[in-house]
Amino acid sequence: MSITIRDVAAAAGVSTATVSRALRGLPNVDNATREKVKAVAAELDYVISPSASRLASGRTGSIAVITPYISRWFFSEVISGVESILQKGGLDMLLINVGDYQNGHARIPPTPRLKRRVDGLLIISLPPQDPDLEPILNLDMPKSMIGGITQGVDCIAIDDFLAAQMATEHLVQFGHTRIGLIAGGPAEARFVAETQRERGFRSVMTRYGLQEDSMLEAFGRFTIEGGERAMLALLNQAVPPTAVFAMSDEMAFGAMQAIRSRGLEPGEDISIIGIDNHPMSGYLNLSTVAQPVAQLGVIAAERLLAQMFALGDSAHKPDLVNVATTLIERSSTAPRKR
Amino acid sequence: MSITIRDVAAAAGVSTATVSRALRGLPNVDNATREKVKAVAAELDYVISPSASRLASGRTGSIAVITPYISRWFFSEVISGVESILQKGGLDMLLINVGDYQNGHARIPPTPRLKRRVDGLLIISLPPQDPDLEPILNLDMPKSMIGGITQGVDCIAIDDFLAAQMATEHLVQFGHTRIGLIAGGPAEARFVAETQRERGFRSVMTRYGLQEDSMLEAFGRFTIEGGERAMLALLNQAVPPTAVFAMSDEMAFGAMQAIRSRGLEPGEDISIIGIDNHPMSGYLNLSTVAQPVAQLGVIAAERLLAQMFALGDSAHKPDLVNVATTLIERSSTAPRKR
DNA sequence: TCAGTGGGTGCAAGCGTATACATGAACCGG
DNA sequence: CCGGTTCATGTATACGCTTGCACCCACTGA
Repeated sequence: MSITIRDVAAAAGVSTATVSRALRGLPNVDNATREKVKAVAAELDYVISPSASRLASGRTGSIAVITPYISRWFFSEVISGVESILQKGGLDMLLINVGDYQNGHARIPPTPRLKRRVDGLLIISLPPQDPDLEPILNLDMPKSMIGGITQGVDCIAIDDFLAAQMATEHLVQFGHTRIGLIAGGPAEARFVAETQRERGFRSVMTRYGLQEDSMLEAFGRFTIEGGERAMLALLNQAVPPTAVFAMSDEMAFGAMQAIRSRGLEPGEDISIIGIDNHPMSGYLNLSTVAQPVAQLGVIAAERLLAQMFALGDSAHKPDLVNVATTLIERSSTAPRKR
Repeated sequence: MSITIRDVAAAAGVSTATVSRALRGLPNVDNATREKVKAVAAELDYVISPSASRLASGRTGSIAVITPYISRWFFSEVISGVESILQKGGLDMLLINVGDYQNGHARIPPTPRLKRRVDGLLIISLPPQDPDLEPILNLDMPKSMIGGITQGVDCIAIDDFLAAQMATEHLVQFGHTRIGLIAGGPAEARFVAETQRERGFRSVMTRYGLQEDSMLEAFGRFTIEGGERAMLALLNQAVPPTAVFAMSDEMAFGAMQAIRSRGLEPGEDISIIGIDNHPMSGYLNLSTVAQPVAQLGVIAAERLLAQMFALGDSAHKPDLVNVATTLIERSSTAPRKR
């Protein structure tokens, strides 16, 4: 019914082998022949059968993007960056949402879906504790990770430790000493970024001899609503913080709302800073440490391609790539009121 | 190197045909045999080769999701809904970003990438004018669309006409007569939703005998920043509107910012209403017409599956499915000040 | 008892491409 | 003029699975 490489070969008066070589740009094909084949193929509206090609060659021409969320801002932004590169490279993108492993939902283990299906893996922020992570990492194919740290795997991320230091330092410079922390979740179930950001936060607190009060820490689950609840908890303390570092802008948004709901004004009464530079942050005047989110995806995808096309010779060495961040001061942070 | 169906067949003492049938749950396989095969397959850690299966059967087991954006809120939300259903149905999701066709970027035509690669198409909000739309629709396979209207194709959307009417009516009921409109873009390059929303807006204006002032219309490109610029343009009019209907919440966010930048207060001085019920809307007290965005994706995917599995008998008839919307009143809209 | 029935199973022919290998022509220097 | 290269091309097999068809073996009812 649909036309195959044989039809093209017949129409062009060559063998299927030549058609295959000509169309794929392989060497050792006469230029005239190649053009002829291309013309015939175009005229017949020939489209190669990926299944057949994959079966015969063993290459799938597609890579899996594994992510715990699709619609959350950070993730959709990363996916968008990844897609732009994969499209350029002519690779199919198989998007796999593994979901939040803590929800206890019966989760379909992604490994079987990857086995013979893709040539490479791009893993976005799977927590080290995620039960599916290890089987995925054991898969023998090129990989790159965003927001993770694994030996022998290309890892792309901002320096979360540093970013948290920048944010915290900013608050300290404004004279704040009682500083709250809005983290994502408890230590048992954290993204690598969370762990690093907490370390960064603590390191600055320690450096300046500021006491860390465990009552000044709350979990916001990286959602607006969670950030609001977390901030309310902090505000309910006997002595609330005068400044708060939220691990993400979205949690900071919720926190700002909580602050206002108590008749206080962010920046005026309580300083708050996040990480991300979310598109809304500018409009809400939230100070933040900006990270180039889509760029993370771009870089990760590029490094993945580099691995796939580094055929032995110019051996690609896996590495940890850190992307720079920038402190952006807005009016949500201000000097401590005396 | 990797184990094939033949290995399983040999180990189980049956033919490859039986293994194939047993593992895929086809009828006419003895129960004991089926269990035996499954056990052997599991033990050998056998994973079917999709390429071979696809080549032999002609089915790809994957569907393409075609979208102009990945990271914008509406789209990522829809994609997330789609993915959840496809994953349940055991189908691969091939995410294809066709990008904004107006940008003039050399855009890779998606059609060749679809031809033999997928069993179905899920098209998200491609404008009728999009040059790639027609070739895509001509592809002979099951399709469903979100936010489009095409005869003979399953189309899923809210009733945009009605939603706009609800929003506009809400403003009118508050006594506003000079009502501005923030649309996405000019008529030549609109999503179906835009056209319908404008019609809904106009129908209410006409019904109440309110004059439409073309100076009270501006384009916000469905971005926050665009909404801000659009609102500034409206505020620069000799007689600015006392109320504004923005076609999306994100544009409304920008508009609120613009209003504030002039020392005015949304709701107090100028009422504004959007469409979406974006997660931030509650926090920004934006009145809006809520639409279940992820649900659109879910329904579209379900209807697509229904088409694919309606094997002739219970013929699936393509239809336009309208999902209900809800007016949500918040403080960004209020009675007109006298 | 026997033709008919239907479920369980095996046989073998594809599915459409990639590629190792063979082939033949053209070209080289000695 | 000739053995050795190099390049363009063809031949033919493999890739791993699905599925139409044939087959066998209970069963069934007459």
